[in-house]
Amino acid sequence: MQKRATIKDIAKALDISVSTVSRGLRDHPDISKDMCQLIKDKAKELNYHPNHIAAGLRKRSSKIIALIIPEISMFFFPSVIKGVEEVARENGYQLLVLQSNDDLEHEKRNIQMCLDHSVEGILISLSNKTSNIDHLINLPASGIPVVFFDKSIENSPFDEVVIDDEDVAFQAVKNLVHEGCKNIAIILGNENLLITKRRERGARLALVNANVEATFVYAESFNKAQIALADYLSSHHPDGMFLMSDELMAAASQPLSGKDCLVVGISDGMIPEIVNFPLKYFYHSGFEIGKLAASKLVHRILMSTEGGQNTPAERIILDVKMHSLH
Amino acid sequence: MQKRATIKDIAKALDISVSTVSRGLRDHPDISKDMCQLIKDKAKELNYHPNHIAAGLRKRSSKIIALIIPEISMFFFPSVIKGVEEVARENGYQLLVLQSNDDLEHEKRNIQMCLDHSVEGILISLSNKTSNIDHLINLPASGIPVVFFDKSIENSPFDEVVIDDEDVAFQAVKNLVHEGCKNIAIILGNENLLITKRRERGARLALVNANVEATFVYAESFNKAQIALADYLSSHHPDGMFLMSDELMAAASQPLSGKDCLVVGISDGMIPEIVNFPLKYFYHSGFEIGKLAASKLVHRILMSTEGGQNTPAERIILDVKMHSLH
DNA sequence: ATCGTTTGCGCAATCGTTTGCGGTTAAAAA
DNA sequence: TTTTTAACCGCAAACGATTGCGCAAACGAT
Repeated sequence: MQKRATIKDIAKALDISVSTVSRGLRDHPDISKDMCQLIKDKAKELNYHPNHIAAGLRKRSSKIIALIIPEISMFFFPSVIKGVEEVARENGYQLLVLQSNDDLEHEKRNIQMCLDHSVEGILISLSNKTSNIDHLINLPASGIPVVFFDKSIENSPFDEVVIDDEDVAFQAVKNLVHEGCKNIAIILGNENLLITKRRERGARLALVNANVEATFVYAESFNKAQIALADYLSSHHPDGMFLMSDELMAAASQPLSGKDCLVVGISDGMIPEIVNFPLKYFYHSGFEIGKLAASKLVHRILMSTEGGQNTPAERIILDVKMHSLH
Repeated sequence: MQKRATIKDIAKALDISVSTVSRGLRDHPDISKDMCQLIKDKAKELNYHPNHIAAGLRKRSSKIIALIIPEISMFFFPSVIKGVEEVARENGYQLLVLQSNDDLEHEKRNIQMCLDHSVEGILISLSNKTSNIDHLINLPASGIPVVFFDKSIENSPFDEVVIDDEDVAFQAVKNLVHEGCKNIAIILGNENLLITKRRERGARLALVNANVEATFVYAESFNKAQIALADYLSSHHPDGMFLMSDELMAAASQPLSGKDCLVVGISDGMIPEIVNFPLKYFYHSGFEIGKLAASKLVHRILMSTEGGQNTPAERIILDVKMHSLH
């Protein structure tokens, strides 16, 4: 594997200038069809592949987009990554994956890394510590579009790809009361998260509407949820339970085993197939969210480089349908 | 957010040359301590951050390493990514994540992408289609170290981070027969995979040693495994089962529900907490594997740039301990 | 034949850093 | 005082590609 052929090599081989080669490769109108073909043939012959680093330096771009997530767990995010990777690749982008570990400083450092590597766009699910987005707000102005997904903030100035958290939770809990549950447990994640607040709001609304009481349990991680649920279930006997995420659903699997309790959750679809109890769930597809978010980002990137209009931030709401299992 | 400060800006501000700045920033011996400090202070003041792209062009490096995996699922790989990301970041590297989708052509294209982006090293878990590694073999010669993890090949010419598949499977099945199981089911993944062959070999050895018969079931995905297991269990009543991976374990959760069957598996640790039956498992930590593999890769990168010796490929075997649950 | 356009291509600067080499100054040795 | 030798620093050429500008040949029209 000798040194990689450069644009210069093919220029030399054809005895033309590098600028002609550069233009020829991308079908610049200044270059004749014949010349273009000649160049491309020779490029193939020499097994030429453009050096994105060099091009990136000149064009201040990199063909790389970044995905920043709180933490890589087995829940939800793998699907997102998969979706993002897919559309990134289809569009010639590569994917840089960064974790914020739910820490603001970490998130800021990640943004800096993105700048250092001249990523062309950023996909981010905010850490549960970020209430203020000063570290992000100027990014679009310097040519780096940002799109939020899943974990966003109120009145996001950026595009966001989410589900209608409040409505989904509302529907879920409404479903529980319609089934006749009188003693409902609402299991929620980290309280700082907007999605938690929204889902809680939806749940409460359904409860108020039906005039039933409920117990609320908060747990911000799988382990804490496992403990909290085991504890809760040892002294309570709910006949209905709402689980706002896959992580909580997984944590409930064993504690809920053998209990006679209706369960409704929000899930990416896999955990319900593994878990220990029958349930209904609203299908919150990480894969689709990843694809939508990445598509939107790629679109923004194109817009900004093609000099298109700067359309206002868009809120993309994924439709969530109910599934039941067992 | 005005334009980012460059080395040139700080040179101008201090009225010195860019080369001095460049050297000062990295404590080159040619530059006096005082000057270095001056430069660094000004750098901080101007909020200077090096442009990796430019440096990469010059040094033909990128501070990026690639992780190529067959597919991003919720099983095993998230832990690996997490481990890799962690040590990558600690060492100033960023992580490019690529999927081969268990397709050789795809894998080749990924390698090409890596070249295009001048990644400094590649971490790869081979697709189940790659028996031949011609597309990888020349990479180290062109300065890009490669380390295999999990899915490798016989007599790997590269470093590899694995577990002792045969022994672990042997221990697992031995455990089953020691518990008195007479009717054992061995559930395995894709047959092309070396890890499958090795684990199968270990299992068979334990069976032969104990002189017990067993049924072997192969399934290469979660869904196929679910079906195969449901099917198998509808007509058979094993008293012991070996599951070679988390994916299979998860797939067994519901089919195995209520059955009285001893289970031993190999797992990253999470699925056993969710699953529907008591079991023992050998803890195959994706996180540790990711960290070890990344450390080894970073070390190789350092070696090759610092001009160190090219030590022979190493086989790093992660120690696996048994855990039991429920 | 003359002038104005295209068409097709090359020159050279540029992106931000790194680095080999050469030059200057001041301290140390003679 | 002269010479050696460090210690410091700047010049300019890379790295590989992109791109504004200029320029020659070819063409059409007058």
